[in-house]
Amino acid sequence: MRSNFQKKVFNVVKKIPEGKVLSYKKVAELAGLPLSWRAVGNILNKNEDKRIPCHRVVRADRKIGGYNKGERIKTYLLKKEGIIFKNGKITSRFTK
DNA sequence: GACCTGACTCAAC
DNA sequence: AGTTGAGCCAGGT
Repeated sequence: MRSNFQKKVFNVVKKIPEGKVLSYKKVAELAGLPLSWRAVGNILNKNEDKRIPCHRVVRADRKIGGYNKGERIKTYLLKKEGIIFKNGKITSRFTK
């Protein structure tokens, strides 16, 4: 279901540049619904959006979070973009 | 209404 | 000090 909320979230995530990583909460804020960050996790994790770098969205505590295709792929893609992972935790500058 | 996911807080090791 | 788990809350599908 493409709700207005999803549309906003997708739009924000699509704008995330390579090597940049945001938290689900931050995405919700940029989408204009700072209180709906929980929903952001649901949408990004369940929907496989090829054009949506949902792998660049991680948890605010710097952990991977979830991924439709697998957490391993998510970590791999992020590392390729310059994001360093340590024990499943991100060690890079990202807008919390 | 149920289930799922993430953020925040606190406690314990 | 750093890591981990559990519980609580909010919203969407």
